[in-house]
Amino acid sequence: MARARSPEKRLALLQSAVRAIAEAGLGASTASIAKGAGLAEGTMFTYFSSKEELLNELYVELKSDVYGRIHADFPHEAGLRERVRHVWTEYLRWAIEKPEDRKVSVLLNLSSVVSAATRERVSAQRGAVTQAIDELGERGAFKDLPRGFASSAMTAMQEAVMDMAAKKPRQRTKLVEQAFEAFWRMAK
Amino acid sequence: MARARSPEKRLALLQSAVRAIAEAGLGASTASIAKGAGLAEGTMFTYFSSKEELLNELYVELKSDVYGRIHADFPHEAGLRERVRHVWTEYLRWAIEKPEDRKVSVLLNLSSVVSAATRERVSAQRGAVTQAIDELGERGAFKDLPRGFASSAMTAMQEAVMDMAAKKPRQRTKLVEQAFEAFWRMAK
Amino acid sequence: MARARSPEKRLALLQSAVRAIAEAGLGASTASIAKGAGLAEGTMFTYFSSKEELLNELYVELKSDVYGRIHADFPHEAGLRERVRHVWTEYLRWAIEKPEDRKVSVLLNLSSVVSAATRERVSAQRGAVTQAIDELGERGAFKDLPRGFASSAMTAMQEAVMDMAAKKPRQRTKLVEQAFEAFWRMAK
Amino acid sequence: MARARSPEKRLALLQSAVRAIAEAGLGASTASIAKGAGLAEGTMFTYFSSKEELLNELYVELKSDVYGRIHADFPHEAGLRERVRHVWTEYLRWAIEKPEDRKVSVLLNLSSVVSAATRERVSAQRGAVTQAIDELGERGAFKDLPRGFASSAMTAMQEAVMDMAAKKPRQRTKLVEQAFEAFWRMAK
DNA sequence: GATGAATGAGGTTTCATTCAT
DNA sequence: TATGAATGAAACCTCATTCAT
Repeated sequence: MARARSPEKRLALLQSAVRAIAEAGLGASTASIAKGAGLAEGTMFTYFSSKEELLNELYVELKSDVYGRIHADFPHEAGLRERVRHVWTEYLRWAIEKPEDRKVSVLLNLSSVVSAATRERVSAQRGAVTQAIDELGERGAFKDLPRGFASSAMTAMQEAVMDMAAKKPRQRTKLVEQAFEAFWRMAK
Repeated sequence: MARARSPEKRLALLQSAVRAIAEAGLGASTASIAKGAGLAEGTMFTYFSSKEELLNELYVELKSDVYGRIHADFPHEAGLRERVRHVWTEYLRWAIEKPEDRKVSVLLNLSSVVSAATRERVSAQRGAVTQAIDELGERGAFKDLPRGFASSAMTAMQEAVMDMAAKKPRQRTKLVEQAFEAFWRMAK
Repeated sequence: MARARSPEKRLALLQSAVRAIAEAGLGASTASIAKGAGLAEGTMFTYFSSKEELLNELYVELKSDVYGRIHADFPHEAGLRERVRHVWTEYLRWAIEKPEDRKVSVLLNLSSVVSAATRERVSAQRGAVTQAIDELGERGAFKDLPRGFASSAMTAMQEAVMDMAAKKPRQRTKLVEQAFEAFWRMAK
Repeated sequence: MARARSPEKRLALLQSAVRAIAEAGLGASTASIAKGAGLAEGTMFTYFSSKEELLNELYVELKSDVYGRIHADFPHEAGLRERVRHVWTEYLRWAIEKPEDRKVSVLLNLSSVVSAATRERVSAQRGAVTQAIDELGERGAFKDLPRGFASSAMTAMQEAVMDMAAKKPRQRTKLVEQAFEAFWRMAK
């Protein structure tokens, strides 16, 4: 048999893509991505049939990463506050640890290269997250606001925390907690 | 070279840029922008010396537009709640009325084409907005959180409202109000 | 106004394409074609939106050239033999004078880059040629053979003459005449 | 490197090449050829040292095929008419049975990938065909035309028959015969 | 000033060929 | 021997920018 397609190289490409895109936007060249992964220009195309596919796979990968973390120790049996708090904390931990991943995630989300099908695949993975947040939307103070607002509000508030965390790295942990208290005051 | 006669054409170019970028991202070609403004390819360069300059000017223009609206009837003498509410409402009115302007604004903000100098120019225009929000940050429930968090949180919550408003156009007005109440609950 | 698109450059591109394709086949690069016309790589694309379009236009141009020549002094009033002889002679004169044009014409004809629409456009131009040859097919010795065979046979015999003419340039004129006599013997 | 074990695989490659080239022209990729033969990309190169060699070998193979058929039951003792008729009929049978083989043969013939040496090898195989046709050229009505014209003319007329046969498959057999009569009228 | 043809660097992708497995 | 991943040159095409008109 020939050399097997290596998962490490695939990963290296995805990581290189994150770096390149964080720096240069979605216009980052495939050549720069391949080079950053230590591979030849053409090699990228044995792992992804086109730049578009790379971008779609990258989006899935980034989102899976977050959702994976959130689901890992998800306190399924706990009360609503604890479950929401878990989502809040884990998501923020990821975003703060990997700011480039998050930036690229945002960029991809705003772009039309990410197909409806890809978005579908991703949202199918949300599982427990969706459930917890939906419950918050129905039971909490947001119940008179349109369905889905709780989710948007939480995401939005998390963005605010991330921005702040980037500016004041030392106070991160405390910030994440205090901001959750504020969020909960609004939402409970 | 740059900055030539007709302000109408300059404006047409900026508006066309918004349309083109909202559709195709920051990679939208200068040719498509010029064409959309009813001008020839090259003419863009008599108004802006480069695409980069166009983008920077556009960012300033978009931000000036919002701040201009907010400052127009700003209730300088009113209480904090009223002032914050004014910012909340006017900003959202703009974003909901001109979703493309807002999208492009977000895209530019995330991109490195917008220089530090431009960002400086823009934040210098915030005036009364900054003041009201800073006051909220110091006096309100955010006082234990880092300086600037109030502002980020408000912006963030507004994003959530915009997303929702885009999905449920009919309930816009009510949504803006109810969401303000939620925000105020968190912030006051 | 800007520089006008120059018919000379268009022509130079088409001629360069003939040279390049005669030498390297339809795989001849757009860069080599542009360069051969004394233009920059990209310039080709202001004259033809793609290589495919260039090739289609080239096919039309080459065919128009032959049909133009044939129609120029067409002896509409003459007898069948004279009319067929005119087609025979003029076509061969072209093919012998411009062997590269003819080779490229053959190559294009065999290729699927030339669209059905283009072929349509071309055959619409045949006019008097079609008429004379069809008449031959109906009246002559080919009348028991399928419709269209006369035309194919003539084309085919002309190919034979061209091949020969390329090998024995001196005897061209005589060859064309003698071969016509042979053809006529078969067809009349 | 080249010329390895299994003759079946070699043959499969040549046949696949015919299919691929008939569809996509000489630009058909080596990968597509290998795949069509049920082999891996790289395997082609253990049978042929390069694409160029494959193409040259293919040309030889295709021509050998026709000449092989023609020589199989060649009526060496028969009169000129019968011998010419045999060449005519057998060649056309092949071309009509295997239109892709013939198309590829034409394409290769027009291309410069087929080397002079290869052409030499091929024409050396013509044997009895050459002899019969040359005899026709010397004895028949073509005797005043340059040496070789008889051969070209015959080939050419056969092309005409093939084109027609492709369009009217039902009348093939009759067509081949009637066209031979016409040809003979011209040539005898 | 306005136009758009001209430029050529650079982008994505294909492909013949090599070589580790 | 067979495989197909890896390579990088080269193909087609786009685009910001310049400049003749």
